[in-house]
Amino acid sequence: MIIQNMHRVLYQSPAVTTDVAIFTIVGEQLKVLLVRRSDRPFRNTWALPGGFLHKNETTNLAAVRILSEKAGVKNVFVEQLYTFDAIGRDPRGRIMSVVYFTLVPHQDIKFKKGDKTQTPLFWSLKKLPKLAFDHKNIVTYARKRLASKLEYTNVVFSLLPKKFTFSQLQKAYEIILDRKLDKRNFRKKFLLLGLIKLTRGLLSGTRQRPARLYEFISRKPEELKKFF
Amino acid sequence: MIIQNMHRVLYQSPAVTTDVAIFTIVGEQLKVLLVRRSDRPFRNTWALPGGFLHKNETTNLAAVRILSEKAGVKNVFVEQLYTFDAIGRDPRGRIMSVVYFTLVPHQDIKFKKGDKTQTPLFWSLKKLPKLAFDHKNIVTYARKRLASKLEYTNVVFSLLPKKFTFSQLQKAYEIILDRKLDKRNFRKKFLLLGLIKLTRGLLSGTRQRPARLYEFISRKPEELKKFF
DNA sequence: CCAAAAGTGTTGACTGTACACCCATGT
DNA sequence: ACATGGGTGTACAGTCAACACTTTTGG
Repeated sequence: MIIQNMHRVLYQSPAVTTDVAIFTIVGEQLKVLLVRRSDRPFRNTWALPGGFLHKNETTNLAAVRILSEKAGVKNVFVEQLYTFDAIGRDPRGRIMSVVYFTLVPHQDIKFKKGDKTQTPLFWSLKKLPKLAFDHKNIVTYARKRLASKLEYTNVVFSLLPKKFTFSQLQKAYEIILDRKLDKRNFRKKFLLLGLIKLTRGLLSGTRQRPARLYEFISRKPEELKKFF
Repeated sequence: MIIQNMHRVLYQSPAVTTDVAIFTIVGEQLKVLLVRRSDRPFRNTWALPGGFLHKNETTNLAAVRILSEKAGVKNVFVEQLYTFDAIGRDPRGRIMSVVYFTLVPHQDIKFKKGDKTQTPLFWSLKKLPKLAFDHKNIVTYARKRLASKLEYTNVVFSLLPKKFTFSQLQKAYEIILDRKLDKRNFRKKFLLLGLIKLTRGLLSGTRQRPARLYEFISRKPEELKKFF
């Protein structure tokens, strides 16, 4: 400990924070969770949820904690995105941020009550407010990574409920990749991956023909051979 | 500054170091640069070059500095790999490392003289010595990233001299991807990318038919549509 | 003249893409 | 009965992978 602090003094180690980009799909839009800052700097400005590390906490665990505190979601994978440490990114001095990102099904989100000072809210990526610090950059970067991640992994499962229709699956891809996909080709290709299976259920209650419900065989992150 | 230090005390911010995985190809092998540690902990054990940040230095600049100090190479791109901050990765206490990686043509490397305490040496990835800290993991991770990077970027240019033969290019791919490639298919595919052009030179001095020399049209990192 | 790497095309298999109609339900 | 999204197959084009022989030089 003494040695560690010696280094801090000698080498001016920056302070370390963790921020988390929490994505979800609501309606037909990709959204990211933002909180309104209650403290200076950037008081009342929207920002990614985040903060300084707790004692003996890794950045990964901090990200999991923040996700739980702000969105009420547990047992979800977070992935390290990038470490941002440009000089001047935080007016308080040398503060770096190890940023994580994650995908959450909209239904699973439960905002805590009574957290009056920091109101979390999902914002569409197409209409973001002014963001604190360099968070605009961070969101843009996370957005890109998310899209490319979709192309060679099965992460889409973490955006969908346990059971889902093929249309929902396809919509998720279309929203994130930001382009239309062909229905028949999409079904063929995705079924061939062998990641999902039919369930006995149907989605009724819509005004149309009921859709068949599928589920992922495994809900663990995996790399795929290839995809889009 | 006062606020920054307040946070450090309150939140136990870890100390920050930067390590760099410097890859090159020598002969027919992929190698990574290691230094023998002159200080505790892990004194006399091999490790990736790295260290604490200097005053007002970003991790990126630290990586560039380390690359220059240890390998005598300037004007090279370094890319952030990952931030490692597991508890217990450094016996001195809470020390995280923001790791960068880079590719350097073997010819460009100039070791500084008189740096007696820390002897840099390229080690084949197939025969690594015991490594300090979690550097074994780091090297493995960097190795993977390098291979996948090769498949969708033009980074291979940073492993080759300005002018090079098609065989050298292909060897670089074969060594990093760790598999044989078909000569005719490789030439076709790579030429189609339009990244390189013929020069007037030939590589003579070998015992065989002289090979034509190519060069990259641009030596900036770019993303490709697709590749392997 | 021999050894060694350089250089060069074609074919068949596979993969990706474009495209249009009938079906089952709720209102 | 009709409006709405659910569900299905085929054909053509483009890409990928396999494969063998001739050329040029130095020794």
